[in-house]
Amino acid sequence: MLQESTRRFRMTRQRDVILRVLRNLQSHPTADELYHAVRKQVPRISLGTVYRNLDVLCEQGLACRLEIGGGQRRYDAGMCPHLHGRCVRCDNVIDLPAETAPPVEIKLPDDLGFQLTEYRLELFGICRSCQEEAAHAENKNRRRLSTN
Amino acid sequence: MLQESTRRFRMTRQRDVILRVLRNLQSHPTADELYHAVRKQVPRISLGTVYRNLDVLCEQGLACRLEIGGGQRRYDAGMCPHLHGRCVRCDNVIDLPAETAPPVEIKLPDDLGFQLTEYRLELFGICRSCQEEAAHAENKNRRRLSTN
DNA sequence: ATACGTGCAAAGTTTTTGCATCCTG
DNA sequence: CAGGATGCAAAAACTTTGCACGTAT
Repeated sequence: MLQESTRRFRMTRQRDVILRVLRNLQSHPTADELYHAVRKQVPRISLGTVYRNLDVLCEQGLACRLEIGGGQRRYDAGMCPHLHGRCVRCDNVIDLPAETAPPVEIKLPDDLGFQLTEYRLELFGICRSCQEEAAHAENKNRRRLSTN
Repeated sequence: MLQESTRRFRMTRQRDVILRVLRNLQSHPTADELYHAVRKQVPRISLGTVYRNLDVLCEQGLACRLEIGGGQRRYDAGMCPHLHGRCVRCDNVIDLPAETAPPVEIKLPDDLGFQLTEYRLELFGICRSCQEEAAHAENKNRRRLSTN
């Protein structure tokens, strides 16, 4: 691999499909989920290739890692929705409408020496289905207690 | 291990030291960094114990995982500074003064069904030392070009 | 005493890499 | 045809877990 500045990326079937799938996918897939989805179109692709391509796509700005943490990394295709919600129960990432993003004004003290390039707002909460599940559990619990 | 609700945590030397070190540490250590730091006081502690204790401490609210993503998880001792900056070059987490945190007003549409419990603002940028390094590299590059 | 915690080692997950070969520009 | 990219498999990196023994409450 050459020095970053002189490297020329190429388009391959694998890279194309990965990007296409990533764009069409509703969710924010992990590398492994993407791998399985892409395999439907490129059966012999390897997981390593998926990882390598995701790196390249991120480097090109065509995709980005959701630095939302947890065990596995998740990706999405650029267009940068900088707002994500994660359910703290089921761990799924929920898509939030862009209008939801509140304006944030960030002023860092100069002497900090930190050159801000981007910010990201992460929301944590409980998704609808987990709320419903919790409600059921509570009902069951209440019934159990009232019969004791 | 009992059901969550009836579980009673105990205080052990290991847990105590882990929490103490986590509190005194400036940085936001990974489990492994913490492990090495703690080993100075409890030489025979195992990495597994560190992981298990971090889980417990997080569960108790005495510490929290920084869901800031990337390869390794990072932790810090409660007191929840919900504002972190990460250098996109060297990958280090920079401490940002709490006053820096701008007020954020979040309104989610009701029909989304997402019950918001917490939000976190992540900043990305370039730290001072990486900026300096970049400046050096550019100078070198300029010199090289001008002699061609 | 009870049941939570520990060290150790093995296993599980997720991501990265070496290498021979194939392919794009 | 040169520099990238791929598939495969092995390795690395990170986290979790089973087990027998130790210990706080």
